[in-house]
Amino acid sequence: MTTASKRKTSMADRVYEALKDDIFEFRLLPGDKFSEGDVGTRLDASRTPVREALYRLQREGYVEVLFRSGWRVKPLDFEQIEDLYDLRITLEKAAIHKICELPEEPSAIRTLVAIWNPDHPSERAVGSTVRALDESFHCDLVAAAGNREMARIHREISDRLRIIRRLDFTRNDRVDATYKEHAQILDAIRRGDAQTAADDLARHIRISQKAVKEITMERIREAAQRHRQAENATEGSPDQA
Amino acid sequence: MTTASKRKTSMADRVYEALKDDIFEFRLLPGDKFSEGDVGTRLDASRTPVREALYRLQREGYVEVLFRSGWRVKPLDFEQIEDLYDLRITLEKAAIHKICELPEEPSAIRTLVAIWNPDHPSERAVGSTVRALDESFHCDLVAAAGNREMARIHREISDRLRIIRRLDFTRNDRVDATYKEHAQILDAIRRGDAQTAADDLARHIRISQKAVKEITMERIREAAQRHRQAENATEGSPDQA
DNA sequence: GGTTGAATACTTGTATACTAGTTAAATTGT
DNA sequence: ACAATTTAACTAGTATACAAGTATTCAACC
Repeated sequence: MTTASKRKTSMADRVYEALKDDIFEFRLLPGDKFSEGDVGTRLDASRTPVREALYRLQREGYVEVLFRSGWRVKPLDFEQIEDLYDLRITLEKAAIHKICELPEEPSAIRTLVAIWNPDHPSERAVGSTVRALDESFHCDLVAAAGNREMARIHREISDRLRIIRRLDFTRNDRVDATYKEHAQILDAIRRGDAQTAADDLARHIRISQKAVKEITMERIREAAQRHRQAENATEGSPDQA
Repeated sequence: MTTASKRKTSMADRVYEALKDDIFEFRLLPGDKFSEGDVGTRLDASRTPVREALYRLQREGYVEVLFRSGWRVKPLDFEQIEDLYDLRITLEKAAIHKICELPEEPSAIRTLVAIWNPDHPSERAVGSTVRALDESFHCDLVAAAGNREMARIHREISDRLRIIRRLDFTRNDRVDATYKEHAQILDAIRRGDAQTAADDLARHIRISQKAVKEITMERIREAAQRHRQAENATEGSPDQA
């Protein structure tokens, strides 16, 4: 049953998700090379859906194809990440201004206020779920502005940044700060003070950006270390000429 | 010589360009259905590169696939176009603010000033080239802000809007206005007056947006008319029961 | 040891064969 | 004449075969 179409999700989708996960979980490290055949064998699929998945990941900036010479996981480009964060801030600030100019407050805002109200600290989730909550806070904020294309692009950027943002809430002080900052932003929005909200939001993102950058670099060093050790372990004894 | 790889451009690229052109030139109308096989036969390519091109066009929002039931040119969604214009304005305004905050004026600005200086009306190009010039004005402006991701997204949006923006400069008054408005924006930027520049730019885009919308709707009606006539011509004599 | 070069194993790009699902026409029963 | 049902043609999804270019290996040579 090689032709395992699960009715709903296509083979190409499954390969896409699997590869994306490999990249996100650092099983495929930035710089790693691999071939379409490898992936196909590993995930029990033919090259056709593998290619489709790879081209999709290429367009999203995760991998690149070397003409007739295999594929490579794109190295993390910190300058690019800076740019993505910058763009994220631009979009979210614009969204805030739009929301404040709306004739009436979107219902989504009230929902967010309920979630991020610091008066209900008992409902605070732990690290792993806070990450998802934080991402959806920013996504929902942009969505509330009512521009679907802006929301789409913002989601694309969030996807691209998730690989490093997920390392944020590993410390409790970041969780606490996030709750306070989100509540602050929402409060300014409800007062209609777009300028203050936008400034608070920009500061909020910059802080998380800085925290995450340090952790990421450390993690990559660790992963590379493990990688090298695993390689050495498979070799009988390294040549030393 | 079915396997006509021209060394530099792949078959998939050629198919992609050809299809995009078909859509832009209204040879494929919004709503038209077609199959991978059709395209392959018409462009003398196998289904594999055709599929790659189609999936690319799908991701860019020009076509959609109906499960095991063919492809369709996505109908023009005017709400989406409004959103794209809106997003374009957001990005370009942000770019202007960034440029004005830069320590020194980017050289690209001086280049633009030279091109769009109304004191040199002799160099004004005619309609078709002005369209390309206008697009590159806005792209260069964003690029000058120095955020490559922002420039990339802006280019993507410009691509998406080109199909209708190309109908702008069909009247001389729009050409004249464009020159004046661009010069005005650049002037404000050079004075460091980001607010004025941003406002002028937003107005400039809105004007062109409105002009283009009317022309587009008319053109689509015309194309649909021609389409119907061609269909009727091929039929011997329509059944009338 | 160091360099060159041909053979070879891999790689992606493309074509084609086959499968599963959809659609619309043809056929049949009433 | 019409509705329901069968069937045949057509569709994209997938697997595989082949072509064309790339990287690597390894032996021959200096």
